[in-house]
Amino acid sequence: MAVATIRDVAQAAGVSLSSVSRALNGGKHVSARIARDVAAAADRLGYQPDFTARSLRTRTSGMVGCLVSDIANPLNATIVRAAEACLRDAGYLLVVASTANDPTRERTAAIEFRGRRLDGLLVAPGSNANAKTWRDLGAAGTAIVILDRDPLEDDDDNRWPAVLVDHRAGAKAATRYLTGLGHRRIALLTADAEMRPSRERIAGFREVFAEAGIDPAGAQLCLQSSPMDFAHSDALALLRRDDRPTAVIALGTRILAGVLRAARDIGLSVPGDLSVLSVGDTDLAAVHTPAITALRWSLEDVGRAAAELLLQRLRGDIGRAQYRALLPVDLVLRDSCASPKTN
Amino acid sequence: MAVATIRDVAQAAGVSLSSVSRALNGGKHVSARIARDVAAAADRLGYQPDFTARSLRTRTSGMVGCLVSDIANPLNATIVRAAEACLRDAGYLLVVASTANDPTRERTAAIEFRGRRLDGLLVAPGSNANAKTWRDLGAAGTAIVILDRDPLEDDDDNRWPAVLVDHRAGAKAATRYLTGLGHRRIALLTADAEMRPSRERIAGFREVFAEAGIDPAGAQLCLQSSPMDFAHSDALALLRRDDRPTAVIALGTRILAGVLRAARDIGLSVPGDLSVLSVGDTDLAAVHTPAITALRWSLEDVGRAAAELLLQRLRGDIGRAQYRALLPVDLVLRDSCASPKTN
DNA sequence: AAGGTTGCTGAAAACGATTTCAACAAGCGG
DNA sequence: CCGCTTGTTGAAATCGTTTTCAGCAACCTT
Repeated sequence: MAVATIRDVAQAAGVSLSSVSRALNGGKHVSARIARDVAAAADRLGYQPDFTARSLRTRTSGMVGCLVSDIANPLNATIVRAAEACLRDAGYLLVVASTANDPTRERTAAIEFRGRRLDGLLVAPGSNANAKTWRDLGAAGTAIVILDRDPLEDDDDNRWPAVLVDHRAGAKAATRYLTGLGHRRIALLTADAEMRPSRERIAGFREVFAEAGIDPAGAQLCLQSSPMDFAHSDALALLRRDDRPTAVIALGTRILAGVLRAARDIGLSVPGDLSVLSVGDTDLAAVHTPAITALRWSLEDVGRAAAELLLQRLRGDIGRAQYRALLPVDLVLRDSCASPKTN
Repeated sequence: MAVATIRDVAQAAGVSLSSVSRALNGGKHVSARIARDVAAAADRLGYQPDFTARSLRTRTSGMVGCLVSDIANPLNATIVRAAEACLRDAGYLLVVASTANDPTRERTAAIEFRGRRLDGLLVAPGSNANAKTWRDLGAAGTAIVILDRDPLEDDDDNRWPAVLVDHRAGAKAATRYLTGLGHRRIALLTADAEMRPSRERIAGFREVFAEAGIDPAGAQLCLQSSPMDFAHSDALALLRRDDRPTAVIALGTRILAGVLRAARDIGLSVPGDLSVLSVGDTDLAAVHTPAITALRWSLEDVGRAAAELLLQRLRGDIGRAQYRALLPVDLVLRDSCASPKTN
């Protein structure tokens, strides 16, 4: 016998299977004597319940899935780590999958998750192509929490739980800071403009230009053409233009690397010739010389909040369950931004 | 009825449960007619098998666990991503857990995994405290692959599958490069010296000193005292000494950040006053000014090789199964190393 | 044409837990 | 002392699948 089953424990304790089950699951309706005997027998046999069997009966797997575009991206990885720690403390296991922003892989993974009867799902959809999939999954009983993406809204009574970061406020603070330094031509390098979080950031960026009455032509939006080269070639093209911006906001750490490399290649000094501001703080931003001014929010908090939101649903206190967590963004001032040269 | 079961399919197709099961599992002993009818019925009902029930019967879960110290560390995260992609293609799900190098959490997670009947485990043990746990798990039928750590050796016939990176050769190449430039006082900053991979690197480092007949007193080994500050304070202390090294090898990317910050704080220029070499290549090393010379190996390959090794076991071709994969390390020459000033 | 082999089929037994239900004992009020 | 409630117990059903086994028909060999 490889591993002890509940049957063995019952036999060893001299009671019935049902009593063992009750005793082990903190049960009511168990006498002190049986509780003691069962605990002793279970301990002696090194009994460990079989989650597979339990799942089959209870129709819950004790597992939660996490679907992000790329688990190797430090931003995602940090969120995953925090969520995993929370969930594990609550007795859940975390299953991960990377989608590479491919809607098909996203859908396939979701279906796979459903087959495995995962209880919950943390997901950062790469597009809104799979809205129906999420809805079906939710209807089938899976608790879903959206990670910093545009949540689907069915109607007022049926909102989707989501953890959101206040990128709009962050972008406004950053833009105000740069316009305050005197910048009038600011470029926004981004991989995407359609969805959260980029859309929110762009909106905040534009709001400030409008509020301050600055010529909106100075607000340059650069969509990254090739997602694979870390924005390097796009940044090169941008910085070689005659009317090149005096400041660049890099929407994403992979993009920051491309911008910095491009500036170095062309021989532009930061912040003398070009101010650089990173959206998202990493080792690279903090350690680079000069240190890069950055927008920062707590990825740990995102992961933790997502796990908490999900656990609320899984525990079934839907009544008082929150739907939204909105996390703040800070502007970390460092040395990569200065007033533009007057020329 | 929320979701269709095999029973519903059987009824819809007008055959027995067993026939459906056989038909669906690519079975022999199924007539063409039944195969067709079952496929049609399953398709029409949107049938998806319940892995929970299947697991209970077949005693395999179709899931693989991954246990690393910190899944948010880009090195681990990249490995995990590659492994996950491989495993998913083979129909397995990947469950992750971070151990924070705490042997207790490591053991707890392993036990949890066993309760969930995970089929396999990719693990980078933080110490050899849990050797017995791994052995028990292996004996209970879990396929285990070790990730770039010292594998346990039971005896010649019972070796543990492992994916190893040739850190010793890498360290030798790096050290030879630095001694070739004229360095005689080289510091090795590391968080750990007992285990792979650090131990291998240190060994390689020392070998070169011995071979070249260089005064071994110049080979300074600095163990990071506080693991949380990215080696910053240790690097500061080291660089302030009168006999400070002319070159530093940072064994790990978190350590590289600390070294670079310390050099900047003190006002040492790289590579003028100090040569810096990173073990492990990241955005930070590639983009920093000056760009940091680094040892690089393919994390994708590590993850992929680990998944392949594991899949071999899971498929049961133990006969011709490999035990070891040894992956090469490259020295990427950049701008952070130069000959020391003569003084 | 008898006997044997093959190939397909469905009934039923697992897998290991939870949960329902009925039986039973004890305690209590009338 | 009877009936009723309360609390504990174990037998048995259940979750959805795979797998064993026996039955049966068809085909082949002699």
